[in-house]
Amino acid sequence: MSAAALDVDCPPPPPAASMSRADGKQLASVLDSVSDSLIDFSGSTTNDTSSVLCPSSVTLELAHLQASSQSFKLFDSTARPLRRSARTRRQASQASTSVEKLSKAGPRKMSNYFSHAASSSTPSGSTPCSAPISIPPAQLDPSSSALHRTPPAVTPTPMPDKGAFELHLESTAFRDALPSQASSSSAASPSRSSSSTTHAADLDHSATRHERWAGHNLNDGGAAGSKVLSRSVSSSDLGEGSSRAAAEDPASLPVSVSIPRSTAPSHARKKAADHVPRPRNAFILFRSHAHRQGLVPKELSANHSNISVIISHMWRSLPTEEREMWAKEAQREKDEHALLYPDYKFKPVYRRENVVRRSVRKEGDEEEKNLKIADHILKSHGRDGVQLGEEPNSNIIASSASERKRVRRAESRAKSRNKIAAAAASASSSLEQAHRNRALKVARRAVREVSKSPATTSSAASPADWHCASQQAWDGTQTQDYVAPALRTVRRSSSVPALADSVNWGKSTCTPAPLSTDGPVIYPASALPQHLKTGFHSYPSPPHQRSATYHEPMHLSAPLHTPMSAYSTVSASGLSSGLAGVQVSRSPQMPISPMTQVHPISASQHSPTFRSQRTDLPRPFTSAGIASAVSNATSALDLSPPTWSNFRDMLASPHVATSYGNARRPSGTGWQSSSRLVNADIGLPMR
DNA sequence: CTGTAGATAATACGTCATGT
DNA sequence: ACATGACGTATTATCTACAG
Repeated sequence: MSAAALDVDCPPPPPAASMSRADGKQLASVLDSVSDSLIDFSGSTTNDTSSVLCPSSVTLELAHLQASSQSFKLFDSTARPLRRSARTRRQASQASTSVEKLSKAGPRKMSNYFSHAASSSTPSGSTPCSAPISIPPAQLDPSSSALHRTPPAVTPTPMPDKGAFELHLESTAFRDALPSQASSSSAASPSRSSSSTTHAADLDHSATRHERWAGHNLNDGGAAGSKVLSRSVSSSDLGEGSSRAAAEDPASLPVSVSIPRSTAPSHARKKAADHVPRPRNAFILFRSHAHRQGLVPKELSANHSNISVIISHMWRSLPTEEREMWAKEAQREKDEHALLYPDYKFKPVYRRENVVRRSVRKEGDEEEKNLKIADHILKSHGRDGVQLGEEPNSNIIASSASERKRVRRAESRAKSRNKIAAAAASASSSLEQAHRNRALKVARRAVREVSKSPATTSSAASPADWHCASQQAWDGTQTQDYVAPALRTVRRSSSVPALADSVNWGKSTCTPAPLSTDGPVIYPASALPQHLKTGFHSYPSPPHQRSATYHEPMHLSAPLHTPMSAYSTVSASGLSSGLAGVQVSRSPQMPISPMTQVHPISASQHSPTFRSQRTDLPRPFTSAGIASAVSNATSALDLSPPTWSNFRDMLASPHVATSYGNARRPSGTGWQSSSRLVNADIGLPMR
């Protein structure tokens, strides 16, 4: 057990304590399990180098893509390193000297949690053994982890007899309260360029959690103590016996083998000193890994934007198992994060205003080039290359974030349409038709009952009427009659039939309706996403509930003058007391200003109340205030008067959200629903 | 029994994790 | 700037408890 050469990856090395015998066992066990996991990870023996991207070994040559005298190594467990930078060697020697300094200086602050310094017995003068290969997502013996990871299902497999593993291990030895054993052993052999590991309890005992997680944010000024220490340890240096011995002493393995975090802040934005970074997700882990392995040669991709694109191509082409594997690692990191920071909560700084992103024009062939690079890298590793969609160049076309977003939305819309169509088709059975007829009958009766209220006008159409109207042509410019969905709430009372008792429509039973292209479509509510829940439907209520709700259409006798984002609600139960509402909504999905919402006004109260979920709006709200709010809201709406055709389009668009149409009488006396004139005193200006 | 308001579901969209 | 994924807030619609 000699060799574990110190390979300081990027940052200056942390001061490392020397290794105790137990530490040696730990490292051996770690390496053992790592090598096992590597094998397991690739799903084959170590001779098979054509497997997964993560741990397999392939030498990549991209000479024909672009002149490059260098081979690129990817997750190589067998090959020797191509180069070892002078800086790295210098840092390695610095590390060993820093160990001496540390032993004199006493305990130091914790280094990066994810970069445990592996215990190692490598003499500082030994030949660097460095072929850095990746550590797959840690699949350590659960007992080896301070955080008790899930054990990998690893069948005992012969260790690779050569090659080296680069471990990114964090030294836990140089912390405020080291266990006496580690300290003593450190003092006993200060010349060793290694560090010991400690138990989980020691981890918590000695350094703050934050320091462990975000070593790069430490302000201790001691660069060594806050930097990642990574090592390359030759697997051949590890005896089987030591591994087994370590395995028998699981509690002595608190090290974490993982993809190290950078020690330098990667973004210019200032972070608080105690900022805790988020756990990385699967893709970011993969990206970090690929970047560290030099997977995308710099010669081929000058900037990280391209690197991201290339790696994303590779990512999407990875088989599911491999992506799941990275997802597991991300989950593991997330779990550790949660353990370290139980009170942590992601707090994005929400800059809602003036979020303007610069649009950068791309070179025409850049995307294609990136795609080719990714494709070649994959093929160099025995893969099929970048998997393209059905459309040959769809990946290229949709490479930009906005494009992909757009494509995803289009796909989502298509999916939604299919779902609706399928639901509608499935709802066309005669049994459901009978249900629907019954529902309509009951609904009509309910409306009649409600209409008996003196405050209710009779102009409100029944659902059946509306359904009939929906069969008419949409662009009814000849008649100037329009049908718009509106809301009506019917409560179960002595005067109103209990809809839900007799009608099981709505959420549980589809209301069959043909998908019409030239008229309002009555969708089965159960098939509708939230933003398309319009038309009329009801919600079944359990018998003990007092109310049931359905959407009742309003028959409007005037063209729609108001923007589609304005809509009205009418509560049937409130009609007797004059409850009616005007709601002006400017949803964020619309290309208009922030939302202003005006909610029901109770005419039965002397002081009309205003309800809004916005706390910054005054309440109670007077009619004058409502008028002002509505005026302000609508004045900012610069939409041309909608026609039915574009209303239909808007309803079909997810960006319309749940906006309903409203009509405003040309007389300009105020907002008016077809069922009841309300708030005539508001006196909004005509548009 | 009615009207109100809090709770909650559904959806959209923004930030941040890495790296230079 | 750029990728993907996790997770936050914002918004709207719907559900439901409860005071009067």
